[in-house]
Amino acid sequence: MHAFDVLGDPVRRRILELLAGGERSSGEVTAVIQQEFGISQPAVSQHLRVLRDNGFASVRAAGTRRLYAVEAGPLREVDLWLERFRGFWDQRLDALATELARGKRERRPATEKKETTDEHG
Amino acid sequence: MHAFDVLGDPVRRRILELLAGGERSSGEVTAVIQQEFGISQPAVSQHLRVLRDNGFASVRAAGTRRLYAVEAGPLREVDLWLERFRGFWDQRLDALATELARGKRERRPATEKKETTDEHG
DNA sequence: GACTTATATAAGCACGACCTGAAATACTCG
DNA sequence: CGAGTATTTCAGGTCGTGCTTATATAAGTC
Repeated sequence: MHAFDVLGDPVRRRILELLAGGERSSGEVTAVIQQEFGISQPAVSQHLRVLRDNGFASVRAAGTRRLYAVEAGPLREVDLWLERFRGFWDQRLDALATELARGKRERRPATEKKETTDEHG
Repeated sequence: MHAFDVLGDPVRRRILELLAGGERSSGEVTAVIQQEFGISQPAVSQHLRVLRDNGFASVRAAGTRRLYAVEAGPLREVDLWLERFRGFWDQRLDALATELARGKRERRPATEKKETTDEHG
């Protein structure tokens, strides 16, 4: 399974967001996800499994709990893939910087079409 | 359709890679993709449509040809989402900086393992 | 206009991802 | 050990996505 396939699911992205805030138990993650997505506990567990199996998260047993944490590998891979496109928006910033440096008074909004990135809150 | 869903498909990722090298006609893209993935022309056209519809690519008519180009928006969005995880691998560099600042003499190589991101060549 | 080339759209089918409910595993406590 | 809680695994059903073939649109050429 490719890294992007893993990230293709909103639940998994949300789980990763939660884990980005630090280690969380399966139960903690499940509580939030159930609240937000209304899916069953096994469903969440299955998503956690996908994250585990694909190296996005590591698990650590603490008694009967499983503590999940973000694992950088695959995310870095994604970041690396994006690398080749970074010029497409950095350029614009460079261009903007140049414009400003040249003293252009006509100011264009730096942010173009604005869509909500946030899918949960 | 969420940006990550669009990138979830290997054909679409490949198309974007091609477009990253500059404007390409539908035909040129199709030729490469058909070669590499063995899918039909309509299939490629449908992928191009998804890229268009989701703002990953823009089209420009040139006679009977359609020239496609990368559009930054959604990719930047993805990049932005990754932002919050960047610490997970940059940390190491920070840690190194700290170590150096503390005057540790044991020096570790700053560049770690290098992996190929490319899935086709 | 008839014909060819370039590309997009439509309709239908198939496979896999994701969900659910049920059951299994694993640890803790008395 | 038996009961209880946390979590994973299993089996089955549903729906969306991506494929194919057939066809439509549009632009060039003669």
